[in-house]
Amino acid sequence: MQFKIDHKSPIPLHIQAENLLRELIDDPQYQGGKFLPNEVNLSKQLAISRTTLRQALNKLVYEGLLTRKKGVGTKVAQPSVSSKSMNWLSFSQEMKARGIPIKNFELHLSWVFPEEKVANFFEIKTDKKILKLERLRGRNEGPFVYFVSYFHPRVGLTGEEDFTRPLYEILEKEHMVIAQLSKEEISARAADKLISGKLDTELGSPILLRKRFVYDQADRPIEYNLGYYRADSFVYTVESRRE
Amino acid sequence: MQFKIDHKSPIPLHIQAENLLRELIDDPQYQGGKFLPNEVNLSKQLAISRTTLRQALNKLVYEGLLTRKKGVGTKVAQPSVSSKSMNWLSFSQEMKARGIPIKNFELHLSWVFPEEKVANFFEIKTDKKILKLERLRGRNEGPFVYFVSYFHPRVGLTGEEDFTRPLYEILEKEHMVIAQLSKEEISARAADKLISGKLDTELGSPILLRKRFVYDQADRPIEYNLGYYRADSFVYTVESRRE
DNA sequence: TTCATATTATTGTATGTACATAATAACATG
DNA sequence: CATGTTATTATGTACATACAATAATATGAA
Repeated sequence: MQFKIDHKSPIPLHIQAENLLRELIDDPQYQGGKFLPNEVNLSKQLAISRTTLRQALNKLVYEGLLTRKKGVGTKVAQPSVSSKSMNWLSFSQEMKARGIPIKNFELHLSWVFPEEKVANFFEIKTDKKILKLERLRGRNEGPFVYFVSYFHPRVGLTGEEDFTRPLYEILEKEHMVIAQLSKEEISARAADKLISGKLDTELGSPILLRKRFVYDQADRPIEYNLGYYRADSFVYTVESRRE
Repeated sequence: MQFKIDHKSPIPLHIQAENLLRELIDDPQYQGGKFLPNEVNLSKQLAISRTTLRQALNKLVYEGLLTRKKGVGTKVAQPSVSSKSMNWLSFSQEMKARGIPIKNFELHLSWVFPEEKVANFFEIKTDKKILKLERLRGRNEGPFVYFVSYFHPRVGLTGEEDFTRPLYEILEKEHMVIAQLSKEEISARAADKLISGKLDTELGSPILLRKRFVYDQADRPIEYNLGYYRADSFVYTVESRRE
């Protein structure tokens, strides 16, 4: 394989080295426990310093793609776990996929100053108002989830959109924003006064809290979402397969 | 805070720096978007080179614990979801990956007739005993998770294995069983008498329940696991990316 | 042939230096 | 007071050098 680094490129040398190493990792020649070229040789071939090369190598080791042993060498790591899930869907898409007809009980839009935690996630200051969306949703029998969402100003929501439509469809069709990455934290907590009032459940009863951080294609934060679910009405499922 | 690095220690300087930074990350003084000491100052205080310090900083940035911006500074990242799906790991591997030292408070093995639900999952009858493993685990401060596991007879566990080792390692090394698929249901519920006794929490307080169905490489069921987590001690994180 | 020792190969640790880039603060001007 | 310019601050990139640690291999002695 011909190793190539463009010393005139504006792309940093350690990033180019990283990309090249990723190609080596995918090359069948280096599968099955075969050693990669050693650091000294590779840095000479690429005409970059060993330190710069090691910076790239370190990153790939942290990611679990490479393993190294002093006195031995560097190899492609054994394939690791990955997770596929339906978590990607917006709530309405999710319920539709489950065949559950959903009713909206409340919808409330407001412009608020973000709390510090929200501002930090969006990487904005707390002195400018952002759009907050509150929705109470459930089945005909009654509500079972209370949502609070905040949106990054960059998204461009005006507050006058039709929020009965799936949210990510609105973002995509009307604001050219494509949600692509979602990170979630699921935890249990006791219902406080607000939540027990919204969900028609006793103060202190268990609630499933689902915090969701949504990013666009450039990994920029676009939405911060809190979902409070009645514990008796919702089970979160995840499937993970070793590859 | 008093920064300290032992130049005489056999522990590498960059590892000590990393550990110290982890302490800074946990220090309330640096929460909420506050800046960490800058690189030049910190390296001087620790009497290590800036390159060595940056090696430690880089690792924590890759792990998602720190964020940096040129011309601005370094901050603790938002208490974040893990960048890798941990769902696949056994509990001990998971906690190790998070750097949380775990203590076993109780371990109880027994042979029991499976309940119908368990028998259905394993596709066996209810008239033959299977191995049940109960473990109460947590930090030094106290237990925070109570596990109940059942194993398919095909796995071949005798009950005399060393269950302080990671479970899937035992299966793989001693029983040639490779766990490959995991399906989970996460929900919230109120602590009943048994659970509140085990986890030292009030009757009725919120518990995060994690039901896990584990299959081998041939998609055959091998383990059914229930994890009851104190709500205040555990957050389940998932990352999903649109493909 | 086996074992001990030396050598080689490769990664790991650490430093200091120099310059580039981005963001913020300070200052000047209209 | 608003705007533009300059200086300062902090991280990012890159390098050469030196030595340490570990593991594998080669060599020589018994």
